[in-house]
Amino acid sequence: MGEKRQLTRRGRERRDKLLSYATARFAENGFHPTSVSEIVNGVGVGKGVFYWYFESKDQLLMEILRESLRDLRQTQAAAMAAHDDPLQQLEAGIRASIAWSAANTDITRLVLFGWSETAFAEVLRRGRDIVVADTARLIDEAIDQGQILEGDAVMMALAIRAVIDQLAREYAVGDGEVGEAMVDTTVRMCLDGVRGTAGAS
Amino acid sequence: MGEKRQLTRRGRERRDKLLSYATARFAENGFHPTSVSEIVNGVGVGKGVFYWYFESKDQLLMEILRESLRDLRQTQAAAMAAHDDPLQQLEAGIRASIAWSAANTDITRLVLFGWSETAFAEVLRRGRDIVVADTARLIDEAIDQGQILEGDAVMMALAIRAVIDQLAREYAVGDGEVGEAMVDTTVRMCLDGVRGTAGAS
DNA sequence: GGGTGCCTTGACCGGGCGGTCAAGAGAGCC
DNA sequence: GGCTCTCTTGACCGCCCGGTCAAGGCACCC
Repeated sequence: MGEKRQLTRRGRERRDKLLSYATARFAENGFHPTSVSEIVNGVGVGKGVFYWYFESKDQLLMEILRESLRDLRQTQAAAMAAHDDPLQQLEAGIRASIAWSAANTDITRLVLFGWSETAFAEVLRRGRDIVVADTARLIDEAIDQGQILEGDAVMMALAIRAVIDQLAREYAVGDGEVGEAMVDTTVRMCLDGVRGTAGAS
Repeated sequence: MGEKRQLTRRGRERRDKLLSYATARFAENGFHPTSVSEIVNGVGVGKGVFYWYFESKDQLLMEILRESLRDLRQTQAAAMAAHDDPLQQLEAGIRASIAWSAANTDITRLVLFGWSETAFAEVLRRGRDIVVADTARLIDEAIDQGQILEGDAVMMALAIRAVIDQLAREYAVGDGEVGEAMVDTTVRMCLDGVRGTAGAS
């Protein structure tokens, strides 16, 4: 567990190969239905190799999820950093998140699965809270500057993430195409939803 | 398959018992990790009983999902029917959906899982499209009456569903409490997001 | 009584699962 | 060559899985 192993270059490559092959299989077939034997056969190695690099099948999935969320966060943060105005940062972050999902459909499917089993849901919750906190910080700034009506920033950030996740699901599960227009509408809804309106009711 | 069997009253009760026990176990332990033996032992019957009422474990889950979505739709439709104004109907539908999710947390978890495997995702997609269509019809009405800016009603309905699902996940997976305020904020974001604003950007 | 479904049992099946491990290969360093 | 440490192999383990089925009980009809 705690002990770290020193991997050689060859070792790191093997590990990566197992990881990416497993991700693809899990996404296509489901986590439980995909056996460890199937993975090692697919990569063309003996079974022991798997257990040399990973503690267990469960741990492998957790690793995939953890690394993915880290990657998503970096992508989002980088996009946000490219602007000054909070609302522009917000929009850039949203668009970057959507693009990331579009480019990582199989991970999106794994995430969907992950939320349904407690052990994995914990990992996801931790990771998502960080991403949401990044967004919430921005919303708070926007509130300070009067660009947004008062409100619970974390909750708003959560709602935005929800909409993004929905679009991601459309990419990952959908048969239909996801067009530019759909992305634009989604982004608009997020921003409008956060800004609030003066309308009645 | 196609052939229907005539169940006696006792038969229907047994079936319901299996169904609800399985739902609880699936939600708590996950679908794949829960074995058929575990289910029949829990209910206190022989294994054959399971296969008398259900074709397979997979079919059982599909049945659970199908019935749940049907139930959700009815709940939402009933709530909507209680008002006249489209926007009020919309809000009532949203609130009813949220309440339904809060009352059916274990099904919410099963739905989460279902989206991650193709066979189940198909069932969910079909069911969800119906629920979304109900909402979209309302949004179209609201657009006609000028209460909402022009836009793709289906997409807006989808976004609303996304936000509701997110809150549902909060109920189902969350450790934290989901307060009144959280529900209100969610509803407001949905309505504001749909109505649009005149703001810049 | 006999007959006709509906229902129930639980031993049984073939198979595949996640995971282990003794044995050894290869690379790099002395 | 010898030593060390990373890495690889694949047969093997015990287990339990989803699903089958011959047999028999039970309820209600004639």
